[in-house]
Amino acid sequence: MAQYPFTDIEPKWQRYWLANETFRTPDEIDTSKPKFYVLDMFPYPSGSGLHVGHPEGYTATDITARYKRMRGFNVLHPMGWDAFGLPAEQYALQTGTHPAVTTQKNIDRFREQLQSLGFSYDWSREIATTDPEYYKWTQWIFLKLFEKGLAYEAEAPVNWCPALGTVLANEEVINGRSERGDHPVVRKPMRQWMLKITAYAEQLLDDLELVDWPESIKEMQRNWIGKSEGAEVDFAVEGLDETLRVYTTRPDTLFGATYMVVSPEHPLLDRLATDATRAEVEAYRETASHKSDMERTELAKGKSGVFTGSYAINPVNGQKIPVWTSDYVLISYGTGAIMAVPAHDDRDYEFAKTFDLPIVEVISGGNIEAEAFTGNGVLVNSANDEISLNGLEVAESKAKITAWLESKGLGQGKVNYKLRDWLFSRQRYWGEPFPILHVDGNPVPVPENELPLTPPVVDEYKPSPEGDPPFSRNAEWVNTTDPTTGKPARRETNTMPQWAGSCWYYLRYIDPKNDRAAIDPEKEKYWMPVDLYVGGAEHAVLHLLYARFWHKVLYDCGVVHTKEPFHRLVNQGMILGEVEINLFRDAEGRPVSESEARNDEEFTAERIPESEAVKKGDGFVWKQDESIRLRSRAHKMSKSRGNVINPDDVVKQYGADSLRLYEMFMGPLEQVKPWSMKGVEGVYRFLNKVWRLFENPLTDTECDPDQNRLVHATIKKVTEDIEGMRYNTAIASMMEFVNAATKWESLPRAAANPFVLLLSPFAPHMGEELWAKLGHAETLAYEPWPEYDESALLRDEVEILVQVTGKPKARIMASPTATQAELLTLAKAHPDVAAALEGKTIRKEIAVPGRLVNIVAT
RNA sequence: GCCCAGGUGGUGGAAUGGCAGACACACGGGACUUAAAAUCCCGAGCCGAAAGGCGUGCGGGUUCGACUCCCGCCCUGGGUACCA
Repeated sequence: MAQYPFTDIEPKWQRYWLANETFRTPDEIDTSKPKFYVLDMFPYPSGSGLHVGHPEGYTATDITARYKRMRGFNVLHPMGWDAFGLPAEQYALQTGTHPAVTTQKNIDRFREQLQSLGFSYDWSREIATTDPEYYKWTQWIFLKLFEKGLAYEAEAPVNWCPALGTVLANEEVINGRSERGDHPVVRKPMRQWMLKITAYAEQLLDDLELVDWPESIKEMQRNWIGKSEGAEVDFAVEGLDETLRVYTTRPDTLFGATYMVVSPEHPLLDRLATDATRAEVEAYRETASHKSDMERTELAKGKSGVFTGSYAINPVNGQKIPVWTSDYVLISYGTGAIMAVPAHDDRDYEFAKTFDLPIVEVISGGNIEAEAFTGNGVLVNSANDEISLNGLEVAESKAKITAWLESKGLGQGKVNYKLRDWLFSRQRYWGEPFPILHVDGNPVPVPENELPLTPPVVDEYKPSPEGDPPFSRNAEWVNTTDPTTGKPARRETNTMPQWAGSCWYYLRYIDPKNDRAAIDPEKEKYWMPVDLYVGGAEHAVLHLLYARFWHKVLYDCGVVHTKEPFHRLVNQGMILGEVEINLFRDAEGRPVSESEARNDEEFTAERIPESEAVKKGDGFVWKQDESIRLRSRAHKMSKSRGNVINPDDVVKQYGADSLRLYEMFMGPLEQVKPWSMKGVEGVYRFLNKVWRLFENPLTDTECDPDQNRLVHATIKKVTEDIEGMRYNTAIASMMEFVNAATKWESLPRAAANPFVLLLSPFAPHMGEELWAKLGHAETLAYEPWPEYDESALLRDEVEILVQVTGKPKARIMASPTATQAELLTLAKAHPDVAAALEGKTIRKEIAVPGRLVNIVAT
């Protein structure tokens, strides 16, 4: 392949940009100019290095950053490292290497890789969450949360593995057993730090109105917060002087409650159990403790449960109803107890069917013999001596019964959220230490002037023999004195979760070296909010919700001046591995069709070359036996599958500009797309073609009208596509330009100059090199972006399609401004159209200027 | 299970109410070459010899006109609170 010399020009311009600090955003700037803060979700610097998924979003933001600079904006475009986390800690467990050492090595590798891709980051602002100068302020923010009563200690269930003596992440637990060693795991309550994110539930919900985010992400956040309006109702328990409080969103169905369910963790369960049922209840609770919330609420798995032996009294009709315990009721939502209305709730219905409990219809309109009816309807069977809901609809009934319950002191209207407080501590080594001392059993903040509080030196990175977190291995660090009272104190040995550092990093980039404050208020005022934030859709809920929460706390503390941190958000889609074609074989090695092999582990998938597959119908079949259907699919890149693409290899073979261009040309940024090395070759050919185009003689003559139209059409398309982040079609239009310009005898500078500027955000190395070749001495990074001239785009005549009753019959040439009447006259004059209309009656005439004519005739 | 997204040629995709398949990959043919690579030109949704017919996951609907809007389904992917 004829090559343009990317191996020379790419490192050359990377050195130039670094040496000249081309992309440094100075502290003192001309604030009369508009600003643009364009941010990437910073990576976790893993040991395996950069993945081709990283440069997808990074290239998109880099194009936008470069474009905005050329548009005269002050641009802030930083990069850093979300560097606390499990892998470095696990490596430390195995090898004894301090996680800081591993982390630094990985960061250096990541930085080098990113720099080899030509991103225009301001590297003078680089930050790492593991840097004491950074986490000093993470700890400072935690103290603010603590001061405001938003951080508290509580017992919360965790995945405890007795055999490993440690707490496991959900992903380390498979079917109730540990991933490492296959030991049993139980849900066990443990003392934890919690953050009261629920105090901000309403604001987190309302302020979604203020941001320009994809509607689907906002929807996911709304659902996650899960606001519901209902009522709390107290049920008396027979033989106990306690009441059982339930939360329900359907107080209107109260007359249809035929039993109750408490979650296995409910505090009253022990007292609800009778001597006759106690053993069974305890066994059930034990079983439930091995399941995750997700396993418990899966509808498909069927319902389990045990009768407690106790009865409750339905407050509206005095009816005695049994109290059960079942794991489909979660302790973490509502009150951990429900009234069950099987006629009008799918889960209760399934449970009632399973255990043969009565089903009483209270809303007409469905067929409760067959299924629960959850829709709107008219109330029936819902009256007592004092109140009747009969004849009312659902909404009215809710209001009426809630008012009645309140007047009787039996319950009250209640707003509830699915959102739970944030479990904020981890029993790990490699995280921010909590700046907290325990004095006389109470948590006390470490004074601000003692920050940063650094992790202790430990002999090993695993929990202590007693099962306490790793920090407790250093007794000297743990046992200290409270500087204010002089009393003996124990340091907190939990660490913060990885989320902590990523909750405010976007602020620190604005003022990364400040040692007196987390951020200077003047700088914050100029740069915030982030104008464009790009990252993976997998962060749609958690990271974005947590960061918004911290931002709102900082807003209330007067640290920031905007209610929301990220104005516009875009989620890039995942990049999958190359498409693979699989042939399935059964246990005896006989090939079988894909449909037979589905969901069965006895079958093995074998990767076969594309040439052995033939398209047939909807899918592919095996060339050697066309009755065997194959599976053609792209999979998530993973080490175990062996389909990971290393960006270094791509850069080596095709250059950074090709990688950048391909990542953008693959398809829309937001979409999931499979990788294809052939596709990389395609854009590489395009860059070679550009290179050859500039080997043509350059002329100072003006463009002819056709050339001029193409130049301006390309400027228009590329500009609008960058604004709309449609980078794939911007590249396609540049390809069209080059395809046409290659056929020109010579290249006018009036076309060459703007084209290089258009290309430069996408392929910056080639852009700079060609710009220099065109005789410019300075970098093009701050050249004004080309403007297009609408008048150059005008044509005298355009082709108009003429349809008769929707069928294309002819094409006519007409002025783009021709009126509807003119178009119809022209169309009818066309012989093919006239022939098609022969003997028919015209029913309707449609003419769209510049586009088409449709004459409906029968 | 629940929430969200996506299904268009052999492949990635384009067109967001107006000629489905821009641009690119792969493929076939040709030119150049001793040959290959690279490059250039031509072809191509499917069925059909052609006329023509059929085609945007499936089934309905709205409209002069639907990949695009509405209703119902199927399949695939992401998230599901200690992976980040």
